[in-house]
Amino acid sequence: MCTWYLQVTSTKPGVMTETTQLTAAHRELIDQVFDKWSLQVLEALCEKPSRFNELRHAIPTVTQKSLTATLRRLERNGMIERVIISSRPIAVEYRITSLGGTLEDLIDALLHWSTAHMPAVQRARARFDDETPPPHDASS
Amino acid sequence: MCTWYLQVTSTKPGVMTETTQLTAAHRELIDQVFDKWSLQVLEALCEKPSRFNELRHAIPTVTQKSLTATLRRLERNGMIERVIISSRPIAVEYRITSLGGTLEDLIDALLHWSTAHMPAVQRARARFDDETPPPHDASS
DNA sequence: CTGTATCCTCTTGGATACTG
DNA sequence: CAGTATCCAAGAGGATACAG
Repeated sequence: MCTWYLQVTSTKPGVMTETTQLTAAHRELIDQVFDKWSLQVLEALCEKPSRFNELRHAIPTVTQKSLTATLRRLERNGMIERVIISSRPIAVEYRITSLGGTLEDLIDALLHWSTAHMPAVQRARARFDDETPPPHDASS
Repeated sequence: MCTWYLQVTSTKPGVMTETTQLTAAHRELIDQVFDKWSLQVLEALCEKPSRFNELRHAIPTVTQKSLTATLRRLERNGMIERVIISSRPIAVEYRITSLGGTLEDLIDALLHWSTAHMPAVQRARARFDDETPPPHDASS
């Protein structure tokens, strides 16, 4: 089984050596970094640094507002950095940071998992929907 | 760098051997399985099968409605199974399925990541908030 | 005990217009 | 180009009541 109470081993004993249980702050971080838009932004920036409109094009379904909000949040959490390139007309490039780079394997594993198990998921959904028909319909 | 177009290697060549790019369906699945409540439910059920009210207690901030919705969604995706135990008064136990079990390492990695990098994140946030003071306040 | 149903609030996020 | 500001609709989610 898995142990969900993680052991944090600090190089300085006595400072942070007790088992640290997951707090709301940990979950908040996970929510912010692994949400719908963040994941796609991080994918894109993992491939190559990109400018604002490049990202908009790479993620066709995102709106300007949501993209801006996502970029700000990722920047605040230290996952990406915002680099102002020129000044006529202004250009901005977003890059993944070294901290953000620690996500690469994780995101990779996530995407592989979804790809590997998608067929099984679809079978499960079909079975569920078959056994649990929608509750409307009083004519049958 | 990472390649976000995943190679699906089937044992039956010619059936599913072309590179499969991530579709909206993949992202939908990830969203449904790795969202706020799902993650905590899966954690709890990874530790041990639990009944409805046990889960409510294990996740104090979830409401009945959200918990029910999360459980249904996870069941539909084949991650957990719903087992009716007795019938006076009815008891229901939720268990992780073998498909859901494939998530264990992934969730483990996720939680470890959040714990390992939380200090760096907090430093990044402090710096960001320091450089970008809230825009209100016209008195200073 | 394990839900479903209803109401209602509050946030998320899309569309649009405007700015440096 | 790279945003900010505003408005508004739709949905998530909480509180409460009720049912099998």
